[in-house]
Amino acid sequence: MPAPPSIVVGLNAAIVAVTDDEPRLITIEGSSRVPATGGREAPALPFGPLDPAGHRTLELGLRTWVREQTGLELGYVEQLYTFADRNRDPGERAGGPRVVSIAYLALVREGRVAAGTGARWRGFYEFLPWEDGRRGRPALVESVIAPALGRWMKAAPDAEARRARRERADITFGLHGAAFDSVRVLERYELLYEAGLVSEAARDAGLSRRPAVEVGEAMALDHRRLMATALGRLRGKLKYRPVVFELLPATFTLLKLQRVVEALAGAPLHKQNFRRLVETGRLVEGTGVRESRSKGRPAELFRFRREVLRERRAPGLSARS
Amino acid sequence: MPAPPSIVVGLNAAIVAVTDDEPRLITIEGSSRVPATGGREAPALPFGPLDPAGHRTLELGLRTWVREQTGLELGYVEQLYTFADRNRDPGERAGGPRVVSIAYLALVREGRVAAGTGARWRGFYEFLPWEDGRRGRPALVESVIAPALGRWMKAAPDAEARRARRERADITFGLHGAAFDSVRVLERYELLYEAGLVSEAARDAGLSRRPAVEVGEAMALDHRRLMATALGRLRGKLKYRPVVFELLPATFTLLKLQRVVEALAGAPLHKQNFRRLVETGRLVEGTGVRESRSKGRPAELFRFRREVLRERRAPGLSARS
DNA sequence: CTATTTATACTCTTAACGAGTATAAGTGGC
DNA sequence: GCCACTTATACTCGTTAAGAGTATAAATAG
Repeated sequence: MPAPPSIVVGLNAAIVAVTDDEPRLITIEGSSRVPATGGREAPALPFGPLDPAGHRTLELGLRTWVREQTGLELGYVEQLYTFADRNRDPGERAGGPRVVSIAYLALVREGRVAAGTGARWRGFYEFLPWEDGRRGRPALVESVIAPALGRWMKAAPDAEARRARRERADITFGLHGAAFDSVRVLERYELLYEAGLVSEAARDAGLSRRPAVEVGEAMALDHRRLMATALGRLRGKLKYRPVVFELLPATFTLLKLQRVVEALAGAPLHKQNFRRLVETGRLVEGTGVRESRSKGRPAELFRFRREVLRERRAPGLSARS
Repeated sequence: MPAPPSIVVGLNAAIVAVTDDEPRLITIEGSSRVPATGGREAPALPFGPLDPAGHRTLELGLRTWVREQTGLELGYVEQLYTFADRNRDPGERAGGPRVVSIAYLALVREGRVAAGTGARWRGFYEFLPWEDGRRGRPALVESVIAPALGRWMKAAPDAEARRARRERADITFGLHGAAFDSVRVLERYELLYEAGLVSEAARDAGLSRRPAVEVGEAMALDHRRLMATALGRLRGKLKYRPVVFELLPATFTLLKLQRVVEALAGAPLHKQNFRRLVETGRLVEGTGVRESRSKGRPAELFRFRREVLRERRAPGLSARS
């Protein structure tokens, strides 16, 4: 019998699509490989270990695992982050090998997921509801998060720590007049974690009771944290790289394009300015064809101008309102 | 005797400082752990394996290794990328374990390096001479790179491939009227690698002869590639995060700040506009003290305003000329 | 005292951005 | 066929940021 490996490299994928103007990602549920959070199994991201003998590169290993677990063939893939905090994985505490996790972001046009695998598409904002500001600041922030953060601030040991907590809360959530920065998704999740507002915090601390106040649905391991990393990176990238088109069909109307950007950015955009941005950036070209089955005036169908990838310095969609 | 591990995780550090207006990084030379490129040992970045039992996190492992190899205590550290291409490490080909490499960028104020370790400070542009455009486009580009890329273009199999190569060369190096994008450091290195203009290309292909035309000094393994990644990331980050201050002493003149930014950006900046940018961004505050030993009119010493980290959305120094 | 060097204050022009108004071209209800 | 409604598209306006240049102030070296 060979000795157990001392290190395992895990490949994790946040696979993102936008359907019906909602950002979604693939989760694996009901798999028994992940311990339950509270009663039932928490959703996890697709993942699998690097096979040192079989996988030639990390990305190829990831693609293989995703194909196996979801039946999907990935297109755009980008590495997010690698972490290996000790005891992050419960199996490690039980004497298992050290786990090094490498997280990836993948963008796909939503398709059917192979049946019977436990894989399903879930909405991003079911897990991170405070990130959807398309119809103004979510009510959840006013009604639940802000008051709870207020209690967290008051629980600080001294006046200086209290001031620091208040400032941090204001900046990350754009409270009390501070600007809300849509890219700071990870910072917001981590603040909620520290303040005990997500149930992963209690779970990781070894508590059996879930917190009295919690926001969003929990995920296995630190997969919700990883998801926050993915959304933040995606929002940032949107501004200077034409990545949205990975999520759209070959032709689309400008409104559709706008809706997809809004879905990811979690913020409404000014229609006319968005148009101007897209056109002056020469990101798309008209096809001459008009969309038929629409309510109002029919819109022209556009396609992505792949050439911009080689033309401009930083083509993206950075509009903010 | 325990079984040899099947996976080893390597931690690599690009440790950057700016001294005398030159960007530098630490290399390890004369160590026998790395096979020679051609005759003598090629410089390598400091690195060491993750100890699954001893290192609690990746970053702590990295800090430990750097302390041991260079005597330096790192401050600012940022993860760059993880890769694990098979046979990237020569030891792997000889039947050794699979190597997963994690690269980090660290910023320090240059200090003395512990003696006897083989560690020394080297200039970035000794390895990437085409990246220093502070005194206009480097002569090397006109005299060596452009002609060699011309030959590489002509060697393409067909007209379409030739067009693609020309376009790629023009974009990455800003030739024939294309804009030069200082951030695309990695793309430029990779193009030179493909075109056979860096000696690592011949080495990795198993050739014993070095190429007829080569630019910059070679490094061990893919450490020059990693260095290019570090410089590109740093140049990008400079624009939207106040990272320069990690490289400067507590107080400095505005000209000194500008020189450091220019050294990293590899481009000259417009003095008055740079000043305006720094001041309207409220990145620094005057100390009231004036520098003494200078040639012309004495300049005021400034210090970094740490508060901006919590105030502005994206404080950086994005000026371009 | 003068040439030289560096610091600092303004001005000017253009482009980009956020916001709004106006108008065109369809659908569905009656 | 007209009206209410929805969506598309064109154009204007004011503000801010960015690139570039001119002018002046304050020191040192000879």
